[in-house]
Amino acid sequence: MNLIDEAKLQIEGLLNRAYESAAEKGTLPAGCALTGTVEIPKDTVYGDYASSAAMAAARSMRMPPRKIAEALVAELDLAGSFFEKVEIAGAGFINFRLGSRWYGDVLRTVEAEGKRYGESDVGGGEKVMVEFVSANPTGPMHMGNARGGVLGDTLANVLSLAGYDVWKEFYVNDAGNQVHKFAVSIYSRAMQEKLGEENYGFPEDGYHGEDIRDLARGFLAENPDFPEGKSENTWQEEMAKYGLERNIPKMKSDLQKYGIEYDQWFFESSLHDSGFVAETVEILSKNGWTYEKEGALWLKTADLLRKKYISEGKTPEEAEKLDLKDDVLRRANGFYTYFAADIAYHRNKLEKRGFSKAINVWGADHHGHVARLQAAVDGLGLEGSKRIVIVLMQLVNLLQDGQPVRMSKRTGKAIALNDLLDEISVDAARYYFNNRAATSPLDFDLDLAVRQDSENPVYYVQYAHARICTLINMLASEGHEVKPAADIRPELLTDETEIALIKELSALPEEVKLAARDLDPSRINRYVTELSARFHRFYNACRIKGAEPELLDARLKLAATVRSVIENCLTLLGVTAPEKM
RNA sequence: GCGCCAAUAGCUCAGCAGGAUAGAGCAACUGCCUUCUAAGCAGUAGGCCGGGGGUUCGAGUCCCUCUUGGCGUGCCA
Repeated sequence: MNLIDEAKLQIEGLLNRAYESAAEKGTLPAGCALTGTVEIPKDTVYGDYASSAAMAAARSMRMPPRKIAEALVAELDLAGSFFEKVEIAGAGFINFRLGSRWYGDVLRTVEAEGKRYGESDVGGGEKVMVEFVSANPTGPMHMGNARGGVLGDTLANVLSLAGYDVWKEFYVNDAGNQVHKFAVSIYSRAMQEKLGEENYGFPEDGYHGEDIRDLARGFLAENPDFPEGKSENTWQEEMAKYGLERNIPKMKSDLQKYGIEYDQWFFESSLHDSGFVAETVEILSKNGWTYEKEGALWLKTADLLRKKYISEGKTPEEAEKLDLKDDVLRRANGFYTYFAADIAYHRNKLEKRGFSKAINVWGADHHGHVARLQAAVDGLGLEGSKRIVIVLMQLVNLLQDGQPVRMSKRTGKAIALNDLLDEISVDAARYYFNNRAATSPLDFDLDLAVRQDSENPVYYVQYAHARICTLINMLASEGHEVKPAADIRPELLTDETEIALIKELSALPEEVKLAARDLDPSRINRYVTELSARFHRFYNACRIKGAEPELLDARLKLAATVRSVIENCLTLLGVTAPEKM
């Protein structure tokens, strides 16, 4: 249990005991339960922790909140707790103030847990998969993929620290219609190379990017006989294979540059080859959720969605009013749709591989797919609505000269991921892309990104870390080593900047827990920025070198503790913690 | 039309299952380096939290409604 939870729990216990004795003495009516929350007030003049129990009880006790608070406080016994002082304020808040014992506990806890500090067991070892990026291998990755990569990877780190058993996966869409389009695109470019651009058409819905021409030229260099000797289909199949064999390793290495490594690259084609897609569709049919129309096999998505919405609280009338459509699973030409494969893939995750949850990071433009996938997996009897959790990430608006640049593989204007790294560091990119909650659209201004040197907030945090490292080294050379927490006197840390800093240190486990609960790793950016701010304030307000020996030891220990916590946060974020800047 | 997401300082965004006087960064202005890193700190200025109803002791936060913006609504993925 972390120190914040422990403090809150203590307050609840103290208040409950106080209520019992007040009820016994008759100063408060018996038979009521104390509710209300324990919070950390924004302004420390209201204490370190505050309870709203008196206000919440006003109705059931039929007494003014302040009277209830007074009766409770009269019975409070703080002995043995973290707290040394209680006061009543405002409408009936009961405010608690921490004693010095608690501050020492924070330093001791960070020291004892080291690199593990921040961890918790809220995940309870639950086996979850985080699937992210899963970009189409038919072209280079773009800014949106970069954001998704950073988000997914950081989220996985957060979930691990919060006690989940996390598996990271990239779903490779190496089958289906778009691979066919990919093949036709390369083929057309190859024909243009042979015959001249004006003598061979290029399909309107093909991939227009320059990378396709490069692949075509590369293929021609290795196959001088083209287009002789083989059928158009055979050539196209070979071209698709050739293209994928180059694009997929490229995606891997691009992501690696961002520090993103997967546990597995899962190929869509493997689901088709093994018959798992066909088998999954058969189960849906057996369960009565399909029908045939115009030669195609359809999923009763509308019925499944209505069922889902009703179980989630909508009335049948409301559900009836929704404009819902069914989906094709198997086309008239016999091929399965992407949707069918995706249902099979999620059956594979939840049933075959036994993940309790499938967490997917998707671009917000796929949101229309969320409910239907969940409903379809419900139709397999696998509780898709509960076990498939989608993090919808708003898209990245790429700006150049203040003007939006449209990103699309079809128009070939995609800005490649590794081009970005020529401009800004991995640290800056990882921090930047995680700096906003997934639900917020992110503007990425190329001109601004280039200028992001000292302006970037990542340097603010790294600077704090480097400052502390220098400080520790400098003092060590003068004979002042960082002492164990047990050997320093935390009660000497009385400056408001010192108090505020220690409180912030205590908050990391809670932050990690909340970030895991909300699937929002950007909380860690905000936390570590705030921690750094509090350190910089402390550093400016309190001299360490030259202080009285015991005070110097306490402050040096505090600084070293901050360094350790910043390092833990930066590790979570995949950002380096430099010792010098 | 229907659906999903958003709307908070000049700009970009926080605001943690409702709490006390709404915060930060950037931009603007004023100060702080002969002593530990000025990539830092202190301070000033800047807000009908999109509009209107409702629930509550209490609403930026929850509910309803309207307005505006992004996205979706393929035998594409």
